[in-house]
Amino acid sequence: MRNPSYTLAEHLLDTLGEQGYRDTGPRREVVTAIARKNRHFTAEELRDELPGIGRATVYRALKLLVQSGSLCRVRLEDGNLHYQLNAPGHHGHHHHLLCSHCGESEDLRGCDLESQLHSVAALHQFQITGHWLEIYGQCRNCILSPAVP
Amino acid sequence: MRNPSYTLAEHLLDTLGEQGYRDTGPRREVVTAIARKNRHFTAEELRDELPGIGRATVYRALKLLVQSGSLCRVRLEDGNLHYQLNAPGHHGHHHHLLCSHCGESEDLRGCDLESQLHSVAALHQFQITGHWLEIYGQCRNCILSPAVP
DNA sequence: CCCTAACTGATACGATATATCAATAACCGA
DNA sequence: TCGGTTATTGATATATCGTATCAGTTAGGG
Repeated sequence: MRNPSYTLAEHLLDTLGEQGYRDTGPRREVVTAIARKNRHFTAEELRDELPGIGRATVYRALKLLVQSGSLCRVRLEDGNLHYQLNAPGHHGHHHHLLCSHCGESEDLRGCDLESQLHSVAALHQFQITGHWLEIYGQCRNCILSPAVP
Repeated sequence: MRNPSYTLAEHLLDTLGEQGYRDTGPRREVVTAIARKNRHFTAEELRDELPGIGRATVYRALKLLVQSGSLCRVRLEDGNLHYQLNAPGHHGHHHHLLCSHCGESEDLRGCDLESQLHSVAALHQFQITGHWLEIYGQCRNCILSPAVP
């Protein structure tokens, strides 16, 4: 699994490569910075880390990674849009448990929300085509160690 | 119930009045325009209907009505923020079934989403403090009359 | 090695919303 | 009714967040 000579950044670049996108210097820098993230982040934060890279290049890389399923867009309680790396194999539809305290994100599994939504919507004779769900709170670590920021 | 001499606009102004906000001409115009809405709308749409009212006044009225619980902010699938009038008595936490076709919105009731979310989150030892859910699809009328825009 | 298509980044642009602040108007008590 | 205090207004500047444009550059297949 975790072959240190094959980094997440390279995996992301390979994924893009399979879709015909080129491996360029600036794009590699952006993807490498993203791969280092262990929590969700904003486009702005990413740009601050890459002062030599053009604004459009950063936004283009974000869009490509979202399209390729490597990155999720998550909306925080304050309405700000953040990005969250997906685990390499976990590209399907899912939701996030977003910790308001430390910024960690866990994927929500074992939830049959979809089927429940459809049955409730049926009562309204409403045909669901999509939904957006974000869940906010405190993660296990932040509950156990409330003093540590 | 529907006393025609006591309009929704006046009810909204009264609600604001109870919270110490004044009944001014411009604010009354904004609230009256909002009260006429039978579907969700953007701040931009509202501003277009009120060319004589300052931009800040429109945004301030929207914010006050959201704070007072009379208006919901809803996020559409394209990420745009819309506003949706709440039924006068229905100010609590709820979700919307948003029709992508006609722009109608229904409140979602009879959903024990909260309890289900908490039990699933417990598996993650995650303490939920809030969530955001939007549901997109087609309403009953638009399913039955797909040709009518 | 070369050609073409993809890429880059400077810049302009656009959409959306808030901050500032002097002038104005609403409300309340006398 | 008459002030006076305080919220309100709106013009303007500013902030945020992202896309469009386009001339010049580069990757990578043939």
